Amino acid sequence: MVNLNIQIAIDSKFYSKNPESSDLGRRIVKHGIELIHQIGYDAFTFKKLGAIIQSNESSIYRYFESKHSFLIYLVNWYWSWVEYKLVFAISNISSQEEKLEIAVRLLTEKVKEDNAISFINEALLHQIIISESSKAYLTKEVDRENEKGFYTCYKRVVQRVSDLILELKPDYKYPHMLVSTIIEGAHHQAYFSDHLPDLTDISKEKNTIVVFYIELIKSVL
Amino acid sequence: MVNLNIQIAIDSKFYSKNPESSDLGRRIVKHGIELIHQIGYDAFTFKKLGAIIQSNESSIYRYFESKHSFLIYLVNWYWSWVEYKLVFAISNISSQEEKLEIAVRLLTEKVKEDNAISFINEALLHQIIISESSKAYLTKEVDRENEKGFYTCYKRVVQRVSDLILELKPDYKYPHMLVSTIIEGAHHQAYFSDHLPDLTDISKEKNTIVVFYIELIKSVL
DNA sequence: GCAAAAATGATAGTAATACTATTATATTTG
DNA sequence: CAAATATAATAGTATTACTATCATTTTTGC
Repeated sequence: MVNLNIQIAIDSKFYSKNPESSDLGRRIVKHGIELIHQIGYDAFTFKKLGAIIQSNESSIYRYFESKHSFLIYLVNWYWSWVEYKLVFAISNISSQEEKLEIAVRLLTEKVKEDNAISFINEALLHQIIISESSKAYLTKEVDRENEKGFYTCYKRVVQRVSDLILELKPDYKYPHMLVSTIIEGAHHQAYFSDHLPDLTDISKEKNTIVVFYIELIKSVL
Repeated sequence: MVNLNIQIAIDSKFYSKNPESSDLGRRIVKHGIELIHQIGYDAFTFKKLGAIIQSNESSIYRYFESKHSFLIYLVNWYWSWVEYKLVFAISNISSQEEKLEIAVRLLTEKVKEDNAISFINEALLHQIIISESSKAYLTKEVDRENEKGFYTCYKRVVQRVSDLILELKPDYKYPHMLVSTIIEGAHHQAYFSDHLPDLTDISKEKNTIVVFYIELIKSVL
């Protein structure tokens, strides 16, 4: 993928103060990602992050009103980035089949570190999405947060790929279920292959997850 | 399903003192399920549970060494129960196709309360599995806990259904991935239909999730 | 170059959590 | 009925996820 170094625009509802607007903000996000990746979301605290970036807990709270909203920010950044990559990747493709295959590949393949310029390490962020993102919506506050638009970026990606399916098969009844099954499935399989391999059939060499889900969507449609 | 009221045998590594062995133990599990269902795993504490069952936090700790291990207990109880239902449901079926379809139905359909005698409300437990069970393995301790056999019951169910797939299609390469994709997918779709309906295509009337995943597995195989 | 404004840092405090430890009181059982 | 066992009560701990306040540094607009 070509590195265009495009800025991902994040809605202001996902932060108190825009972390992209200052050096401290960018350090919070950069090292926040690294720390969550390292110790996990559950053990992650703003205090620990403050110590690492030589700043203060209270300063971090000026950017994000809670640990939870920091996760929400990261998740939305990720899906905005995926949406951008998706739109770009299929823009010049004429075949609908090919568009869909590209989309599924993009949603299921491992993210390799590509963008050293950005303060966000997309490969690490992808790992976080795999193992932590469900904690963003598996809460008792889902409905309230959904109303506030906390999950729109994810939903928009699902919608776009569903539209690709419908262009190929206008009468298909379950495009959203198929897409969200593939996305969540790919995350699970990536996690399982690292930690619970009995739940997968991953062979080291090939890109099994991508192959599996492309085969799956082709069979279903 | 016929109510045989069979006891589900739970391995002793999942508790400090067997909760089935005393009235207090059974109350802990029964009201623990209700409380987690009500307020969610994150807000759930042994102190709150103690208040409800008119017992003490410290007494609950004698049965389960932590809140986390209580979840692990419930998850394993659930998968042992599913395994039992599965074995029973396919035991007298001769057709391999039918066996597999029964299995997928069992894994994807909503659990209706059927067993008023037991101290475990399976319908509530199923809801908990849908919204909380991933928190059992999405931790930094997965590998250690996997070694201790904390996820064996789940893995056994996946293995059994994978075996059904292989009997039907001995050269199929991804039986475990297909099964775990269906199981986790069905959980997600159930959760999404309640909270994030844009990620599904659920229509109120029919059992859309079951239909979708049976269609899916038939297409793939 | 300087005052005002804005950003950041330091410190303290809070209620709750997820426990552990100890002691007291019931309850069971041999 | 005494001893053993189970349960309850109480207290205590380090940590968490914050909030509030005030001090200090940095930026900015003239």
